Amino acid sequence: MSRVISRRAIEVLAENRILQAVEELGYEPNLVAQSLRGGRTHSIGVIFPQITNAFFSQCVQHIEKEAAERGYSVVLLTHGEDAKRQAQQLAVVRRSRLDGIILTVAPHSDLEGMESALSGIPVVALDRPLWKGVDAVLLQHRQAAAMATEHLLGHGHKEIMCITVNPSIYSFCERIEQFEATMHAAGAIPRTLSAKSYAELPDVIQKALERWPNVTALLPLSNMATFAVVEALRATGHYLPFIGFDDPDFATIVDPPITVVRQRTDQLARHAVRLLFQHMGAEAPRAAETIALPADLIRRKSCGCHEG
Amino acid sequence: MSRVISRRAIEVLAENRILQAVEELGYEPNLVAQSLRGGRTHSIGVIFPQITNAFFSQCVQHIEKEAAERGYSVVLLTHGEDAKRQAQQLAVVRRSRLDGIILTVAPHSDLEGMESALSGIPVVALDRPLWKGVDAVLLQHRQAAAMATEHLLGHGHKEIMCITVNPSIYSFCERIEQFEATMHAAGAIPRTLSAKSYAELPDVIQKALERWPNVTALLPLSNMATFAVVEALRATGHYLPFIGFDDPDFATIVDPPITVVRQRTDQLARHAVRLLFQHMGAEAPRAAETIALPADLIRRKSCGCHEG
DNA sequence: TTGTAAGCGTTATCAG
DNA sequence: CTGATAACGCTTACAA
Repeated sequence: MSRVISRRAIEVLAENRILQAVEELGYEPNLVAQSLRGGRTHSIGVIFPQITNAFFSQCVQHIEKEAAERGYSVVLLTHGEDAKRQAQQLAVVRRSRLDGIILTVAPHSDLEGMESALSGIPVVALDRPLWKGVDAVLLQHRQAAAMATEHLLGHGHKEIMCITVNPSIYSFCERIEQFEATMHAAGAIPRTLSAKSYAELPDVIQKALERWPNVTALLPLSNMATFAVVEALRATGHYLPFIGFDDPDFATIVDPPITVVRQRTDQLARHAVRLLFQHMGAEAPRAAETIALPADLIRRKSCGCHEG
Repeated sequence: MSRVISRRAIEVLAENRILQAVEELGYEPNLVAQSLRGGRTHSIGVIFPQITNAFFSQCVQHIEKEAAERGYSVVLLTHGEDAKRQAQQLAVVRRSRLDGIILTVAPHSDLEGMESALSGIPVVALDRPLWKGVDAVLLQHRQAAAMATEHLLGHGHKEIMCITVNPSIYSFCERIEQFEATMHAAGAIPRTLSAKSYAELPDVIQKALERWPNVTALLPLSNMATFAVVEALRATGHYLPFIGFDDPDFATIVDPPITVVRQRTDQLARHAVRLLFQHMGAEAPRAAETIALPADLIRRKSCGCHEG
């Protein structure tokens, strides 16, 4: 009878009878049994730091949509930037026999351990690369940081402070390094500020501004750091030009509206899903691919531009 | 050998040998086989309108955490407020034999069809109730709306406009009705505005303000409506007092900071998970429970208060 | 064309 | 206490 349900080309006489019975009895094929038998669960795992963070929630949204169109479900797992919890989530992936995963890796991960733990499971890294041999979909972090830095330099700033949390996270690290490189190349003074958590970032920013009074512009390196900058500037009442990151929703409703470096989360997600299914569908292991998407600058007013 | 892995009380001589082999061979129990055999998948489904929407992404975050602590995975499904897509997602739940679901139902759902389709599957409704016999965790929508309306009335407003999208969504409907009831009871004039989508809401708000020039305060009924109000007020340059909904992150960084009616998403999620596991663990079907959490008013300045 | 049986990886049961 | 066996629901391969 599985014959009848699956095969559509040939129309047997019995087909109608069975299909009718299926309808009447409310029969639902047991995907668990299909998975055990067929070796594919038709589920993918999405392992992200957290989904409260508009960047990741947007990615998840797009991934879920793309996966659903292909008949796949999404198992959502978060690690909170904690390598230990990430290891647990990877164990869940293995035990659940998920067909593949999209992973934003936690800092301080045991990459060697992961490589052996994940051997045989198709993986696509998102936002942060893993190791040679794993597909990755990333922002061009350095291009993004350079573009923002140069734009601020173009406004005449000589001492700029970039702001982030947890510089051990790859994407932030890249952005910081490029910021500093671009500043040095221009003969300007880079200041780099990082806090342990976003909660304490506004305070840390205020203290840093007192310590480096010659700083004339700010460059937060994530959407949440951008939020903290706005908070801190509000608290001090002392305004400084800045460029935000990730085009968060609040960018257009604060005063002045925030010039931002935007990542296209829809494209990130689309490419990640595409690569993952390509990988899962492949017989022979194919060469790993890395896709680095360019960021674009959305000019508003917070950088000093007069709206364009 | 499953004996050895599960049983811990008795220590057999062989145990060590097998446990060692487990370690060496990197054996991972096959959850798919366990599920087929045991009849429990140790996965729950979360069916939400969308996770780009801070309210839902926060709920998902908390649910995932609570579920993980109980050894359960979360399958994330979204319907985009579309009953048809919701029906497809429910089919996924049934086929995947998920142990239970937390559901924010789409408007215009075929409740009778759902009731039969979901018979036997533990369900907890979140934010919007389903039908008699299904657990629900809700905000006290009417209390929330009354509180906000009364606060604005207390500031002396006589004509207030509430703003939302899609009034066929239960939670919005409740809030609208209570808003109008509270206004009428106070002898004030309620204006109710709703747009088809959030995208067109700012425009619709501007036109409504021209049409009803005597409106002196606004009451958006969701976090996204609150966002639209801020956008619209920015665009017109004409400021009106208002109270926001859901305490979105931007509430504190816009000028003036927004007085809001807050829902505790962590509590909503915690209760939903608790009820769901209670339901899944129960032998005999127990009576359905509805938990209605109170909202609280966070006084900032957008309502006309001088910060407290 | 249709029926039957094996096997996916577990666990529970029943003999030994 | 241990070892073999059936069953969970499905698909596929093979036999009738």
